[in-house]
Amino acid sequence: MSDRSALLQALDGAGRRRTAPRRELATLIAGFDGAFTAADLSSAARRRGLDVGRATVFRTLDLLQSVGAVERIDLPEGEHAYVACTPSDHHHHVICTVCGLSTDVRDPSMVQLASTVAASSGYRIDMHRLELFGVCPACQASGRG
Amino acid sequence: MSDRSALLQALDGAGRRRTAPRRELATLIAGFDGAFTAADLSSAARRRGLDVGRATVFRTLDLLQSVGAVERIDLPEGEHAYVACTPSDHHHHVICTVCGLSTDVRDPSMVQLASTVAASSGYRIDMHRLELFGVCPACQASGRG
DNA sequence: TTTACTGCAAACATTTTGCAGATGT
DNA sequence: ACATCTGCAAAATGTTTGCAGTAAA
Repeated sequence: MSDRSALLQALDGAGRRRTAPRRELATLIAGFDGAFTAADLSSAARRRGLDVGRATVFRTLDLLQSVGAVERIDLPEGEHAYVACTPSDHHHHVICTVCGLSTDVRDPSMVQLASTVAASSGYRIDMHRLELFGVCPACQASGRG
Repeated sequence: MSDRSALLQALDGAGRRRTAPRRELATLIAGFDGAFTAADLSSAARRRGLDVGRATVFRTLDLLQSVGAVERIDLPEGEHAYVACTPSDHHHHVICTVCGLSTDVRDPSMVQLASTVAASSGYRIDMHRLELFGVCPACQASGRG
């Protein structure tokens, strides 16, 4: 459960408008406990009777991603998904493959790993993507995992 | 430049046939120095005058992935790509965003990071994906990066 | 009142599938 | 011979775009 107002403030910060569709989508995104796809978001809107076009869903996700309010991740099967997260602060996600719950991970050893790789490979490392997948405590406890 | 025969042997190992299209695709894949998309492979085949249908390209990539001879990665812009790699041995890739060159990385600290995350989050970690992106030495030297 | 934003529908890109025929073993 | 594999074309997905109208600032 992320923070709806953080999403809206991210819009303000980028000088973009707080439109009705964006407010509605922010509410829905804040309601997800973790990873969701564009289709998830779109159908959540439809289920609530909101009139938000598919294109707007994609445009809004792009926008939120560009301001760092959501991050795009790639699920193990190759699906694109998103997670709401706090901008700027570098971290990664552990995602439950049963329920989609996403938890932030901050681990300084990743930074070190990247520089080790840079040194040994000669590459200049510009970015990395680390995603961990597994089963969250609740799903383990309920025998779903 | 990976090993064409390794790809074919991976097929043998899985009891799958060495068909003409698969041999041709193996040659092409071995010719790539790094990451390539399904479309790259398909057009490389067409350019060589080979008659390999798109569906066969996807089916072959799926197959090679299922036997561990290629790995699917997700480029920063969300495109799906593949890299040939040696099966079973756990490693990651550093990918040049200029030329696509991919280099293997083996770093034991990643294993440790995963167990640290498991311990602190309570998740059971089943898999992780780590991809590093940057500019390879050659592209840096040539001023392309 | 100006410009960003919207929904729609069509376009586009990517991947999958059904099928009849070809091919490896 | 037999099952696997192939190309094709169509379909299913996923995402983007052009446009005329709408709404935020």
